[in-house]
Amino acid sequence: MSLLIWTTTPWTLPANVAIALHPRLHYAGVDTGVEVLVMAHALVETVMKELEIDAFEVMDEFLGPELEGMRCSHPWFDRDSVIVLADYVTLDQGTGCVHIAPGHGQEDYLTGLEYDLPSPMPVDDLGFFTEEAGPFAGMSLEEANPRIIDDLDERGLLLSSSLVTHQYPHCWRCKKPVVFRATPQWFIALDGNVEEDRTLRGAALQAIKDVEWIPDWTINRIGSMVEKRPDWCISRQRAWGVPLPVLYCKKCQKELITPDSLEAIRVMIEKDGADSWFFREPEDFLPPGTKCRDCGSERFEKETDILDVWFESGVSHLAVLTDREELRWPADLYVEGSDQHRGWFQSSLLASIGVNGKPPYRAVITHGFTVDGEGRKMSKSLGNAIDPQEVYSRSGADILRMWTASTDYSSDMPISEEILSRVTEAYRRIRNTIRFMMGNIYDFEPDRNAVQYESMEEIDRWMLSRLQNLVWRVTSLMDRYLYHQAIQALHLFCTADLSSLYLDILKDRLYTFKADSAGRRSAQTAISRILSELVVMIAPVLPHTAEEAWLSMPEGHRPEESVHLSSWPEYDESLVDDGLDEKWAEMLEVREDVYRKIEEARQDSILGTSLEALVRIYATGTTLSLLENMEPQLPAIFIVSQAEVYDLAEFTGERQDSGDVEVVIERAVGDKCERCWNYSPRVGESAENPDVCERCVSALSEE
RNA sequence: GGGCCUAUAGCUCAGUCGGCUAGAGCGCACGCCCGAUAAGCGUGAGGUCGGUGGUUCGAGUCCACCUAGGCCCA
Repeated sequence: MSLLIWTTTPWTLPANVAIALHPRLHYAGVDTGVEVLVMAHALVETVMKELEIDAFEVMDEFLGPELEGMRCSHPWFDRDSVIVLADYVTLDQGTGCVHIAPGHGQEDYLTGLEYDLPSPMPVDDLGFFTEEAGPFAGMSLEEANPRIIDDLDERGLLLSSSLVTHQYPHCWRCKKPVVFRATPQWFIALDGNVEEDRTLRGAALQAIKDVEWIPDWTINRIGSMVEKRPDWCISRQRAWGVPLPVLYCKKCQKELITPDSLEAIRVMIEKDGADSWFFREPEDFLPPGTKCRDCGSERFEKETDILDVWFESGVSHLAVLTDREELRWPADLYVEGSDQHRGWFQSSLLASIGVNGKPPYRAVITHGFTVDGEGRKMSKSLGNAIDPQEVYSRSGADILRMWTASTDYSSDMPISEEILSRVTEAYRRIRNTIRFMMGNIYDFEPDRNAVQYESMEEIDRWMLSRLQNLVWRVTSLMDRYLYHQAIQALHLFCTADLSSLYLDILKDRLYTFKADSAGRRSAQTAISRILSELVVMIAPVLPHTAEEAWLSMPEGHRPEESVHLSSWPEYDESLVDDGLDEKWAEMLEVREDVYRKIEEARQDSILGTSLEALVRIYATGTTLSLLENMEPQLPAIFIVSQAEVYDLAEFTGERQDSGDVEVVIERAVGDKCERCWNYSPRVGESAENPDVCERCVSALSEE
């Protein structure tokens, strides 16, 4: 009686030690007239057809377990092949009887462990059969494959052979089929005790809870990965790397790893580097008199495997942080991509728990992977990759940094030409705003020209209050590593608070007021402070732009040599004025109404620039009193030439706005002042300066 | 196939304990300006909150399933 097996890797047959059947499948004994073949009952028809045997008889039927433990004879060797049971046997292909070679596959190996089978592995490091392979010794696997088939055929042990195309693991690098071999390796046992009652795995799982994981869900990811990971295989068969500090007795092959031998190797490597392992002999570096614990021999040879590189990076915290004066262990923060929950985050943790019993980091940030504009991973074949080097040589490193900072890293980070151009726009806006402010303090020396806070214009004080709000917000966001929100806040401040509102309003004061007037100096005082705090706040993300601005600032604005030596802005509560914030929020609403009406007038060709406008505002209640109080400043705030406030009761036109404010736009009265471009009925009053308004007359006269 | 994660205007992001007529900036369209000019200002149009069910007086928000995508495994 023969058990019929099927394999796609004939070269593993010399290593066969068992045949696996399924514990719950039915098997049959099939009489072909020549012999009785055992196979899965459900596959009899298929197999017989494949073997081209028409006349056969199913003799017997039984369950897999009934044969467990029985022995078959190996095709070549004087060795049994034991019948075992395994869940992974399927009816998809083959015969339901699975050839088991523990030396050539993981499932087979595990089955071998379960049944305490030997693991012959007659293939050497170069892929040639060893003496253990009997008649095939010396052959390469490629060469042996057809010979094995022929050999079986000649001896009547082969029932069929054919070519099949199927999936098989290949080397990702050289694309050749992988040869699985069971070889001795070194492991770190995850479930071995590091202390009494504490396993490495248990201690690591406990330590994870003491670390701040950002984003917070990543604690589950690292936790489940540590929970399920197998023992850590730390040996690698490579020519180059950090040696495994293990010696073997030349006589009996017993390994030598003792505190003394390890210390001797440590001292040697500290003194002469890791290469010394390769060029020095054990007799040179082992303490004299070192003996094999088993046989007493004093002759040893070195392990040739090297350490897993994950072990090296996993101990970098110990090598670096504990060795340098200016650093401290554990690290404040580890930052890496989400793949490192299985890599560096984990190897560092395990090594640290093993050595110090504590995690190597206080906090860990995990970021997502860079993907294209559609959220797909970048690949050469898709042609959707963006080369960071190309980006910074084209646009500068600050643009790339700004993209990084403005993208939410907690999930995938999309990048595309469109996204980069949006980032570039935002960057330019920030840079330009800074440049504008710098250009307007060229004649301002803080020590000599600054205006006392109490004497500053209200809007200037309000902006300093807004600035404090920004400082608080950005600081808090950066403290929480929410860079993309910090960048948005900074950008929004430049755009909404500064450029379209404050700086636009300020132009009149800056350009047309007398250079040393209180109004202009008040504006410059505010700008100076805003500028220097803003530049410091962008410095972490835009170091080059910030430094460029810093170095270009006028004398007296640069307390430190470099922006990167400057202190982070302190939230200054004395500059915060909630009353002003509320008041100006309401003013801005009115301003929006005014601008909507100005736009209508513009569309009707009544005016072009807003300075050609006279604004009449009708309001009631608190809004009315607010506007009446502010009336003299309204032209500046709205950037118009004239503004008048009335009670809504006086409004005679058709009500258009549903709110409690009506706005009417007319052309400004008078002529355009050639100096400040405002319109005024008093242009021409001055004989000396006939082209300018009364305000400019006085500005000019005082100069 | 399994584990974890993501999905809100064209883009990047807000959106608290379920109360919203879903916001912002950019981009876009239209216009203005020419003392921020490879700038500046204004107005406006853009959304079935990936889909389908469910819970609820009420869902972008809670639950289930599905789809698409990402990381790690098998």
